[in-house]
Amino acid sequence: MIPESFRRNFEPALQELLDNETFAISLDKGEVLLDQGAFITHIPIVLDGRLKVSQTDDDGHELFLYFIEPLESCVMTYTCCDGETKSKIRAVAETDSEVMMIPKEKLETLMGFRTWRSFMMNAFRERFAELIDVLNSIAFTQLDQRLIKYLKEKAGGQNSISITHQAIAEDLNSSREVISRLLKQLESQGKVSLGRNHIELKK
Amino acid sequence: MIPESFRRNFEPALQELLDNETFAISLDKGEVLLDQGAFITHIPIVLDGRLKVSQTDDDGHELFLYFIEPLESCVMTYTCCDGETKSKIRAVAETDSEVMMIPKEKLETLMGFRTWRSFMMNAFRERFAELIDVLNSIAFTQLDQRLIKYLKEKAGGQNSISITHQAIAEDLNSSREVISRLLKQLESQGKVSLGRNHIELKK
DNA sequence: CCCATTTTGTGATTTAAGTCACTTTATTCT
DNA sequence: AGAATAAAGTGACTTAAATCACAAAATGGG
Repeated sequence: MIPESFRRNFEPALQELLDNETFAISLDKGEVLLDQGAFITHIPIVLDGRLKVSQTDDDGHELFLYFIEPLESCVMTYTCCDGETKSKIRAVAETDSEVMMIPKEKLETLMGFRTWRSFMMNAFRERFAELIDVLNSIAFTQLDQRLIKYLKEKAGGQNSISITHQAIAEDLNSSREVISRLLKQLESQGKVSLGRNHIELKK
Repeated sequence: MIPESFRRNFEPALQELLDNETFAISLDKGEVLLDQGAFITHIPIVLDGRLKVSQTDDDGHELFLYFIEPLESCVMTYTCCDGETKSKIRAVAETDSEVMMIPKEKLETLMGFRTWRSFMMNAFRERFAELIDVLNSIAFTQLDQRLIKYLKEKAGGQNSISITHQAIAEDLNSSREVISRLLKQLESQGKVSLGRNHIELKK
């Protein structure tokens, strides 16, 4: 169940522990794994698919933060699994996904293993960097640049995206008209080509 | 040297380790503890004073992130002390400060202690929350609200701040004229009173 | 095929914030 | 005290983005 490439990072005793104490769940596209304000009971590690992590403010504006890709985990859960702290973020399946779940009670045991700590620290580092990138991009970057960055991330290697302008606007906390106009602009620059529900990245 | 209230959080063996393996340094106001792009050699824990953490983009715009107050530590350093990863942030002494320094080689040993891990996780949680707050406030909040938040944080309990409009503008990635105008506005609303190099918070 | 619903396009207007170009008011230094 | 410097005030203008108010395609189900 746990991919061999991932297991290999850990010593045998830890591998066995993970085999025995975790379980996998399937999420349909759109399913909410972790809602903002919810208490955390499990630490998820994405095996297949993709989770979208976002943040909603008091007025209901949603802001896209980052994706969790296979073999990555959600650092938010590490810090909030004391049973008292509510999640500040929301994680939704972007595509149908397989997720390995670690009960929060097991975390203390896992933390005893050097290789696990190293995995965790790595995860923290990457998320931290990612959050700071988002911050950077919101604070300093114009919307057209953010849009390009978003499209690239969303495509994730592919060069074709299925999404409406409305949905992009929500992720970037902007408005549909503005995104439509910027996309037209990008199209006239030859950077994308547009279709209904569909964006093709060029070059 | 290490405050008793802080030591008490840890078991005796860990206390002894901290006593023996760490040292304290004094920073003058304005001194840079950790520069963006630098490699990390020590984990700092603030004993006295205050550190200002900020982020600079490629074009040199600086953005204030948060303060590190006494008995808090800089989580960025935990994740970057592999000797390869450069710091994404900059930490400068806001006031004259005392900082306890833990050599990065000691981190693995410290991580063996449950109480240390718990201290660390707490630090991660708080910083994560803080970063998300900043993000929220930049993405969704108008500058006047951000300014109020900034002033309150900066005051930190006091109701008097010594700072120029220019410096505020830099921290908030805005411009001096705009901050001046907003401050006037806040003054006419009775929320602050202004003097040269000086802002008084009302109520 | 036709009608309802989604999705996208577009002009006009408004707004928060940034920029420019000065002036005025404090402070400090010799 | 008077000049030099730093800090703050202010009007005019520009700009990116949001909002409003529709029109025009594209799609899909009955």
